[in-house]
Formats: sequence, structure tokens, C-alpha cells
Amino acid sequence: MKVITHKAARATRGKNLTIVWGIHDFPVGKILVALTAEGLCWLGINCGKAKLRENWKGAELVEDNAATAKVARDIARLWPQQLDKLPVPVVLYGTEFQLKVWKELLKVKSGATVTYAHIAGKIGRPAAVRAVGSAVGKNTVSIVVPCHRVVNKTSGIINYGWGPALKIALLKGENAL
DNA sequence: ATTTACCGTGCTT
DNA sequence: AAGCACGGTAAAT
Repeated sequence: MKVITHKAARATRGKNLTIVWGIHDFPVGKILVALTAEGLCWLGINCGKAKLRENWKGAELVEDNAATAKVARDIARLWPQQLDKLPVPVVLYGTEFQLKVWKELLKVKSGATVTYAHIAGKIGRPAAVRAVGSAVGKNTVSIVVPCHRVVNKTSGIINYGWGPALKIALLKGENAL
């Protein structure tokens, strides 16, 4: 899977950018697929345009289900085992720290889970566990960038931006539970 | 079992 | 520009 990264914090994200989006079926719910000219820039679960807007303040949003249908079909077809073979590039916009965390996430294999502390160690900031937690939570491309595979080391609490039930459903689908 | 300290980000003042 | 709230973990109380 090709990955394109851009340094851009949330506030400046999406300026002079046209984003085409559509909502499609997926095994664990509806996914909102959003594309720039470069590739897949956002993926939300069971949400609407408002969430997309929150993450792309300055962007022009164009609803076009026909334009996003192929990518959505590919994602549904390749999940859970072969998402790394996704033909469309994944476009990540974030701070340097966030980009590091998300790229580390991409190395986690389907069926496996890691802890926040593990990621923190991998990126060379072992003390920044909480910062990793918030970076994981700000992941823009759910499912494809597997933020659901990061689990709490001690408390067992499952926290997930789209709701704990979805995280469990995704992990079960990948045979990680 | 509760509290404390650590880090990066985004929102509010 | 400064302050606050969030989020996970290990260590100290």
C-alpha cells in the first residue's frame, strides 16, 4: 500500500483542497470514504458529513457516491486480511509526531494487537505514552490505519473513537480476540 | 486501591 | 502567549 504524508496540524488541514466523499456498506457498519486527488484521506465509521468537516475545516467537500464506490468496494473486499494491498494510496495529514505514530500503526499485522507503550517505544519516545494515545485517537483513516489494534496494557478498557463496540467487532473480524 | 508524573495536541482565554 | 483537558502506564503511596 502506498502512503503519502503531509505535515499539517488540524487547524490548517484542508486549505485549497477538494475532497470527494460518499457513504458505503461495510461488514461492521457504514463507512464514509473521503478522497483527495492523491488518494484516501479519511475514513469514518457510522458517521456523516459533520465529522468529515471537523477534520477538514478549510476543504471543499463534494458528495459523490459514484466516485468513492470503487475504493469502498476494495476496502470491503480486502478487509480483514489484505488491506495492505489496497490499490489506492493512503494520504496522511498530521504533525510529525502523529505521522510517526500512524506509520508505526501500519506495521501492525492483521490479527495482532499492540499496546500504546509499545508504539511509544518504537518511535523513540518511551515516556510519551499518553501523547501516543491522543495521536492514535486522531487517526484520520480508520480501519486501513489500524488504530483499533492498539489496546490498553493494564486496565483492559477498550477505548475507541467510533465506540468500543466497533473496536471489538473489528478485532473479532480480524480474529484478534 | 488511589495518586502522581510523564508528553503532544487542540481548544479556550 | 499562556492555561487547560485529554489519553495510557509504571511507580509510589
